[in-house]
Amino acid sequence: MILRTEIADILRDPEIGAEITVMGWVRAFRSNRFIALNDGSGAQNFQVVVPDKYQEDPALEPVFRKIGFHACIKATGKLVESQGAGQTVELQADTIEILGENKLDVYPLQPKKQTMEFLRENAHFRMRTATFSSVFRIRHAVAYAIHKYYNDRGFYYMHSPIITGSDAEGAGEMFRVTTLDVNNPPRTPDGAVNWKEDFFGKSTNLTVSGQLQGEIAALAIGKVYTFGPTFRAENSNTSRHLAEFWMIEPEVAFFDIENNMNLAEDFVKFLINHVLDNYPDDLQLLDQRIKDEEKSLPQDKRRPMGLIEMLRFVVENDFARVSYTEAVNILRSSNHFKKGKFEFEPVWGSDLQAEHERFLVEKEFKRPVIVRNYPKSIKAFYMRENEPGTDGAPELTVAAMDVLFPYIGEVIGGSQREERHERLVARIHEMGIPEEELWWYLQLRQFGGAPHAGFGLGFERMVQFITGMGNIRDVIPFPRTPKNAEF
RNA sequence: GCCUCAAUAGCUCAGCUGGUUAGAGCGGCGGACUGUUAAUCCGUAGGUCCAAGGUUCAAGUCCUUGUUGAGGCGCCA
Repeated sequence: MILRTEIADILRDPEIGAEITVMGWVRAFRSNRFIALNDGSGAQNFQVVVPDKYQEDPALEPVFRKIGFHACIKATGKLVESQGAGQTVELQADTIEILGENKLDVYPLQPKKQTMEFLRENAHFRMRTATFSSVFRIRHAVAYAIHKYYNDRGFYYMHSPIITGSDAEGAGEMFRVTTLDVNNPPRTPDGAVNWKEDFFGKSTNLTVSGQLQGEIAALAIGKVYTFGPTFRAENSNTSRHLAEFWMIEPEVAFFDIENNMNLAEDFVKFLINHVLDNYPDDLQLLDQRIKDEEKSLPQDKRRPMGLIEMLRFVVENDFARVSYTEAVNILRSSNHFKKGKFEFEPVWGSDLQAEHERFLVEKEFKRPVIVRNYPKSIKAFYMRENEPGTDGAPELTVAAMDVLFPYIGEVIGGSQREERHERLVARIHEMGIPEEELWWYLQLRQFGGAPHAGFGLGFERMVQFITGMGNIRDVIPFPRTPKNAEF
């Protein structure tokens, strides 16, 4: 059995004079004497002092030569107070053992700043860097906090299917799932691919959302949430989109749009607080990373607040809440618009452009913003129709809501669902969706339906916001994007 | 999908209006160094200039197409 002490435990409660064994990867080896060791248990490195005998004794010299960047070592010795300035304690090693040699002449990474693009191409090694170990520790923390939040409030974790037979979810292009031979699929007499011969006896896809199935559960056990992978075959080339991402979708019976907004705000703040309270070292490191990176930028291109300062600001202040109609009025009466600074004119009936959302969040309210009650014409079929004239809107609206964040834009999209059977049927027909695809969804409204609401939170976008990473591909271990499925 | 930009050593980049043998820093390798914090100092090796065509006496440099990457937009979470 392997016995070792984790670095985080040593640093949390150092027992001077104790005999300990540590194992980890060398982050730096300086002066042929000082190893900065990290075992992943925390953001801070631990200094191991290599005794002189490893250089002087010919029997030990081969070990000495293998101590290098990202080599894996085991060190045993006595924990002492450090004489150097950078750390309070260190290991005065007695024996050093190489667990995994690193062939530095061909190893791609270097102990220096490297570009995110390069590290992405080396995703099998990038987690060994300070930045990525912090990012992925925080990713874990957010995932844990999601389950804790809902469990503590009586929600049930619901597993929605990853393979779906419904293509009426309406959230985007889908990836097909098939076992048919793509070069020679079975055909019907008229020449079309015969999906009846496919594995499931019908055409199937990877899910784009667990919402519809979430509604089934909410209308039986009340408060549920899903948290799983989601797939969109959109050719989206941005720093905020992935083809495979994780989504959290709470769905709650006896909830209206107001309940929904309150839940969304409280939930998101809980996640941020959890990380602030439990991962200060990782946040500190990421905060510093951004400050260093921004040193070369002009003042007006830098973030107005540091990362930690911004996270605190978000949890300590109420989110701004406006109706879509108000939002359009605000945009149209802004000096920004009057001076012609918007590329797209804000008009009632068109979706808000990214520049409009940024204006509301960064200039007008300077905090997260929840926009509600969007035009019916631009939103999904399942959203509940509002009474005519709600918020003074010129046309019909639906009880939809988007939560907009600085830097990353839309982090949550949700709605109160249309629970009135006849309206839902009418809407489905209006949008040309085949009714038989949604037979079960419609039956929920005929047999003991209830008012209910829910939303989807983009997990990676949340992690992106909390870590301050500029590209969503750097907060998921193995990003799936157009033209890229390496690792 | 659209627009813009980029691709030169392991990495980050320089390489002028086309002109001899392709440049630096970092990293690697070899050496020095008894308290370093991106350690420092000396030495050294390292190149299919993304690919395929084309223009030209001559292409890393110009043109075309493709591939990949980045930023922005759209789609959304």
